[in-house]
Amino acid sequence: MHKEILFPSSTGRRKIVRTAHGTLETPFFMPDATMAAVRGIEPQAIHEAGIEAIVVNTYHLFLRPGASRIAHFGGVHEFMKWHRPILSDSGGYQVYSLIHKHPDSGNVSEEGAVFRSPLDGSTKLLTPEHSIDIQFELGVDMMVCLDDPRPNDTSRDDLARAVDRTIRWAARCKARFEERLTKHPQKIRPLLFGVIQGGMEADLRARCAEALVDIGFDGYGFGARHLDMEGNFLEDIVRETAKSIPDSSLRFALGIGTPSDIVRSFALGWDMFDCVIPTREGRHGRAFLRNRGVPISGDFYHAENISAERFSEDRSPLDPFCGCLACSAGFSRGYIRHLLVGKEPLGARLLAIHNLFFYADLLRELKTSIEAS
RNA sequence: GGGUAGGUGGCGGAGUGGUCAAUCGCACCUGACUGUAAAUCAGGCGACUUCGGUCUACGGGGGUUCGAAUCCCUCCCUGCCCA
Repeated sequence: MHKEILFPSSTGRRKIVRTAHGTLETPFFMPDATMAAVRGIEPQAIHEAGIEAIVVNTYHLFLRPGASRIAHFGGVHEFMKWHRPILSDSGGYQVYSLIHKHPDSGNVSEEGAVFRSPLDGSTKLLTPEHSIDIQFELGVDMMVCLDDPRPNDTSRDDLARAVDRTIRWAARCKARFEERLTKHPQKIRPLLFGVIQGGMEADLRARCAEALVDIGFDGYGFGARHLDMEGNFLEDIVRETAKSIPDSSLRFALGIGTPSDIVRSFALGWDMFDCVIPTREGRHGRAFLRNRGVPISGDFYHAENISAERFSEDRSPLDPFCGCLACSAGFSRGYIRHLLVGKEPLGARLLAIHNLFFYADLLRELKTSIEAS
């Protein structure tokens, strides 16, 4: 693929990603806007938190409102009025979170993933080609191949089958991607990512990566979980998988993660991240707080459940050095706790924005660390 | 004044002789959350405890019974209806 066009000044860890909706510089973090909304936060506030790109979900938008309806509005950027880069996840994660974790809700065949829609119970087939078609209709800047992620306690045989299927599906995605671009050339075409599977089996990960690199993608994702069943970070797997990706390609750690997991994954070679944690945990009352003066190589943050009773009379802001909406407005922890306990949506929103700010700030520091080294 | 329904844990509300320290909901407390089936979910929620139990509890007081939140008497209080 045309790396020289896509990354005009990329060197090493610092890669410039040019898209039809602006350029991105690695490393960066993208919050998840699954149904074309970062839950509860409008585009302007997302960007003011320091966020440059977001992730939408092919499967969920396919179910509702439907890709053609979004096309009717001029694409997902216009639909949701976010005019910066957007990456769409393929629906592969829903193969994992819906089908593999809840076998009643669908099954996977060679043709594609069959979902029983949680909206109305109807059956929906999502093929690799269909996933790519939907992503084109959404008009996103970065696309992901449909893959078959498995829980990490899956048997080796099944993991191997999932890897083979992921590779075949990736080839079909690539073919459909090129076919569409040939028919309808674009000034700045979207990027396409393959996703590396293989669970906790190093050789399967390596085999998957090699096969995907042979097919050729703009970037490669770390698929499924980067943690073992006890929640331990799979250091070796995460490192070796990154190494199996060419330096000139983007390395996208899908679904990672906590602030410390991001720092760790970045150190191991990954340079794009997305996760629900900052927004979901914010909505659920948890704030990420920087331990000021501690470098990001150390114990640089802690998380507090602001809805806890111990904050009810706390007059201090979440973080006096933070520039987020809540902190710069001077809202006290006691006030935010009051909002959370009273289920006033402003509380959830303020914490989600604060956490996005925390993530954006963290990624800026990681970026700075490249320049310093 | 007469009649009637009722008083149960912070609130609402089950229970109508033993398996009741008392279903359930709300509130409250704690925790979890990693390509969002998540503004969700899990646990706790009388006191003390060596975690085996012990004690105090269903408006107050008295009684029946081996045993009472549940049955009887009495007092207090509340809602509704009639005067």
